[in-house]
Amino acid sequence: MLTERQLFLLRALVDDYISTAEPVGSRAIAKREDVNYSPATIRNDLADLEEMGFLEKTHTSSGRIPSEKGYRFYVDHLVSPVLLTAREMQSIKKAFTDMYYEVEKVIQETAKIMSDFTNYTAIAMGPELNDTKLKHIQIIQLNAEKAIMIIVTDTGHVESRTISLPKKVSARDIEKLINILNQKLKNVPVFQLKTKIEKEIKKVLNKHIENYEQILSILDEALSYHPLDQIYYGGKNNILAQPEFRDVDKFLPLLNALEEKETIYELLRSPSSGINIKIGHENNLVAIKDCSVITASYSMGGEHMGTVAVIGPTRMAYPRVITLMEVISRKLTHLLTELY
Amino acid sequence: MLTERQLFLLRALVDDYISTAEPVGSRAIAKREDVNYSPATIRNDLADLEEMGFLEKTHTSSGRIPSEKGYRFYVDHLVSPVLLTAREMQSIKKAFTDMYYEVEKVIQETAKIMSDFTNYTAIAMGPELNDTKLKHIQIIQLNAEKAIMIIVTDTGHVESRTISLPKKVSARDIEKLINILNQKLKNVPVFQLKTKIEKEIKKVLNKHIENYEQILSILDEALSYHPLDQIYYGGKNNILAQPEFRDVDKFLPLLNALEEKETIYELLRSPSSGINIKIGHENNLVAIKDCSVITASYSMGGEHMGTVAVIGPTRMAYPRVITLMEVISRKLTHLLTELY
DNA sequence: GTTAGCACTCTGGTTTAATGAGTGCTAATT
DNA sequence: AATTAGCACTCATTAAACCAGAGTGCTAAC
Repeated sequence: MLTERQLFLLRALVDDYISTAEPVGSRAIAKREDVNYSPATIRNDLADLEEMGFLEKTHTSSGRIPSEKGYRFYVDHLVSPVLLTAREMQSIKKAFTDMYYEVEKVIQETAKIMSDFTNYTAIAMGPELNDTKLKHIQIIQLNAEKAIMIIVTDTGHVESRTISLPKKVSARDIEKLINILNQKLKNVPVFQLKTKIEKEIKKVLNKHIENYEQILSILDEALSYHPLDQIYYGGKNNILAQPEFRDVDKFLPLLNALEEKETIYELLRSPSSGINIKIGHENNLVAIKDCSVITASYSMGGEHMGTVAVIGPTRMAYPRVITLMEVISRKLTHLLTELY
Repeated sequence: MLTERQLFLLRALVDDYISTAEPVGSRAIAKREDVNYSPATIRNDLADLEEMGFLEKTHTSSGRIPSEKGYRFYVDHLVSPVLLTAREMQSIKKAFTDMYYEVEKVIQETAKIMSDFTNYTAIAMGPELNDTKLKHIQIIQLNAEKAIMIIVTDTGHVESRTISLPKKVSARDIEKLINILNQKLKNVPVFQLKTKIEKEIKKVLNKHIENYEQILSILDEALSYHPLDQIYYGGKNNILAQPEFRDVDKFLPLLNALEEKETIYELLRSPSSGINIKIGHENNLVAIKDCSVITASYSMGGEHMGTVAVIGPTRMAYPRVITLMEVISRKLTHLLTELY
């Protein structure tokens, strides 16, 4: 069990290390005005904290730095809530009101805002199409072989695909097809489209259109949604300003990982809602073993829509980022819900 | 005027420096099997070349490296064409045949290919909409205030914008509007849409639709095209592997410049067609003063469509990259022309 | 339980010296 | 007249040596 003083010292040390990025020694802590213990006393406690695994030393006679376990404890029990200044709140508010109307643009812009306010790298994912509903479907023929299929959802998301038409489809058939699809599929949740087509549309089409099978198979393929297209970054290179990433070998894997949207997608798919914090190895991704990831989910009219995240060194300004993420996910949710 | 031997030595030195990244001394050149001059002779010529501004020294007693003027001369007069291996050609061909059908995807993929084959950073821009023609325009109402406007071009490009509807527009009016627009604007080059609307459509609309002015103003804004959305990267971090960019201060401005699409757009808007090479300061952008940019334009059915580029250190493997760019822009043009 | 004192450890920066690659110049050679 | 050998000199790089400073752990005193 940790004593009051140990708790206090652990917090003080982590706070200090977060802001200086230098190992913290007993003397440095003792010098703080709110501390009345002598360096020696502090040393004893720090030694205990180290023994318990909350702290580490970079070498035998260095000051101490928090271990991952230390950060975890700090995040779970010691973060004191930080208030943003009125100025900052104002500035965030402004950023969110000046925005475009398109959902994608909003998400994209949010990533920028997050990175600007945290000075870390921000990632925004989504919107996921899960529960959005089909608003309109359209096929526009380009030439004898090719056509564009466009799908619009009720959230204003537009997906388009080029499809190659089977040989024996007439313009009339396509028109019929569109009419049927729109009639039957309007307001169907996007993720149900495929099964719905399979179950209900097939028969109807059969009656009206020749060659419907080939069209359907293409439709089917065209309906697969790529969530990887919906990943936006802000301040991608901010991480390079952090002293722990001075070395090329340190940040190159990280930068490369950021480029792999698959990896990022897996990393951020947040299991729970609300704020989520993963520290270092908790992320299960070697490239970011020295980073922490803080995610927050946002929604739209109560439906979970996507995730925003900030990625920084494990020595991250947790308190600030946490409050910031809370504010931003709230604002984002609010804005999106209001928009549609 | 340069003597034969000086020409030869300049080429040899640049070649050598390109592959080793180390200043090249007289002895190193003398050792080459195709060289029969003594180091002293070579030294004299190198001194002359330096005096003429083609070479530089990193310090008084170092070997020499090419100056920008040296690279320029090398590129203009000394590059010996390089042949790609059959294997490589095969591999490029394969990459281009495995591709998606969408133009955007093709461009995107091309950036990847270029970076993979050069190990530098690749950028692909376009397609520019200049001469593509409108195929279809559509407005889909989402709710009382919002609608999506979708524009499809004959190259299969889809642009969509969210627009907010004026209060007093009925669904019927919108339908009318779309019909008129499609009727009048089909096959009009995209860049003429605005003026065409201004000149011809206004009157027609006036007759049929109330409140047409508000709609038009929105339409007008929605029609502005953002070429910045059409910039794709490949191997963004490849540049970090180059020894000249070991230092954070060296590559950070570069990486940041890459993130600014405005900047990149200005940088790559190639004036001429064909292959274009800009060396170091010729680029007029401090962030890439130590880089060279090789651009190539591609087209579609004879119409210029966009630009692809490779950006690497001034010490770039020019011969190889040049041939590679030629091959790729040809393949790309071919593929796109065939697709539509 | 807390603190002062002290010996000990390790880092980081600075100095010194040695090595080696490369040059420019002069004089000899072809 | 052009080329080359020889040599003194320069500068960067590396390793070793050294020193100062920050910090610890431990013991003994408070």
